Amino acid sequence: MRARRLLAPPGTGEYLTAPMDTRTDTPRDAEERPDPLRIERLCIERGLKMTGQRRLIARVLSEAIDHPDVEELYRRALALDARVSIATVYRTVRLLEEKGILERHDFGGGRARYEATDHGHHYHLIDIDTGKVIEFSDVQHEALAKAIAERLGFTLIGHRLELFGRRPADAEAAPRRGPRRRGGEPA
Amino acid sequence: MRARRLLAPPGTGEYLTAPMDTRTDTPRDAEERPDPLRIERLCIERGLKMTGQRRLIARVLSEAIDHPDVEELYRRALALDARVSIATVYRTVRLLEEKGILERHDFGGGRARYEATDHGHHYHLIDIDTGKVIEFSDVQHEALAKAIAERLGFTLIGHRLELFGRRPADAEAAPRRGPRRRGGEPA
DNA sequence: CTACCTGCAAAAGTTTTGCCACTAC
DNA sequence: GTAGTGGCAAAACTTTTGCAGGTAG
Repeated sequence: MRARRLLAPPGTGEYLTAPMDTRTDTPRDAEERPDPLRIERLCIERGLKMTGQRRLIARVLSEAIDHPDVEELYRRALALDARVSIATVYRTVRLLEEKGILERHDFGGGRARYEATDHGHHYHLIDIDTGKVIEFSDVQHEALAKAIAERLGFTLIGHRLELFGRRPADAEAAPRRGPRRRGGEPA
Repeated sequence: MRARRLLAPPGTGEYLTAPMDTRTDTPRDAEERPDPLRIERLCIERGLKMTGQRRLIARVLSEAIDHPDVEELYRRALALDARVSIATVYRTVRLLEEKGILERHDFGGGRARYEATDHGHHYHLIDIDTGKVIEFSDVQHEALAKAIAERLGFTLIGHRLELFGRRPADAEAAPRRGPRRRGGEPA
C-alpha cells in the first residue's frame, strides 16, 4: 500500500532550481542567496519569537535554493541540530506562510513544497521528465495577468503560472521515465 | 482536531463556475454541456468497461459545470443511485484522469477538484473571498506561454495559469471572511 | 470465461493538534 | 511572569488498496 512519492523522491539531487530568466527581469543563480540569516531577520521584523528551532529552520530556508518539502526541510535541519521535531517544522512553515515569508507550492507529488518569497515574483517551468523546477520571470506575463483579472472585474491579489515542458529529446542525460504526477496540470 | 475544509465547504452553492471570457476565445455558460452521455461516450471510445457505477459517475461528470471534488461527486452520484461507494469514485476519477478525460486541479483546500477536459483549454480565476472559480481563456497568454517555454529550451506540454483575485469591496453580497487557503498561490 | 470491477474496511501518507513542560521576551 | 513554543504521540483527513465476490464483453 504505497502511492505518493511521484515526482523526484526527496532526499538527494532532486528538484534543483536551474538558474534561468526569460526576459527583462532578474536572473537567479545559486550564488544569489548567501545570507544564512535572511529569513531569521524577516521573522524578527514580523515580531516572531525566535527560538533555537526557528532559527535553525530559518537558516535552512535561507540557504535553500530549491523548493524543498517539509520532510526535506526536516532532514536538512536535523543534519545541523538534532533537537527539532517534524511537527515543529510543519508548524513553522505554516506560520511563515501566514506571515508571507514563505510561499507554498503544489507541483504534484502529494507534498507541499516551499520557497522564500523574498526574491521577487517569478514562475516555474517543471520538466516533466525529471521533475526539476526552473524559475523564470516575465514582465509581459505579469502585466497580462493583471489586465485579465481586471477585465473580469477583480483586483489581482496573486497568480500562479506553471509551465510543464519537455526538453527536446537529444541533449542532456536521457530523460528518466516520465513520472506520474499529481495535481492539476498539462492539458 | 479539525483543519481541512478551507475553501468554500463542498455541499451547496459552492464553487460555481461563472460564465466568462476575456478575449477572442470561447465563452462558457451553464447551458453549454447538456449532453449527459458526453463522458460516457468518451469512456467507450477509450475502451473502458462500462459498469453501472461508471455510467453513473460519468453522468454526474457530464452534468457538472463546476469543479467538484471527489466527495462532492460521490454526493451527487449517491443522490441518483445509492449503489456506489466512494472508493469507486476515487478509482474512477483516477482512471479518467489517466485516460485524459478529466483534469485534476488543486485550488487549495486540500482536496483535488476535477473537471472534464473536453471543453477546451482555459484558465481559472479564484475569488479568494468566496472560493468561486471563474473560467476564462486568453489566446495572448496561450502564445506567451509557448514562447517562454521555447526560450527556456523546452517544448511546452501543458501549462496552468491561475489568478487569485478579489472583487472590489462594494457590489455583491458581503465577502465572507477570507478563508485560509492551502496550496501555493498569491505572492 | 476471463479480465476487469466494486464494496468494505483497513492502511498509507500528509498535516494538524492536545497536552504539558519549557522558554523568549 | 506570561504568552507563546516544542516534543510526542495521537488524531484528522484525503486517497489508495487487499480481498472476495460480481459482471461486462
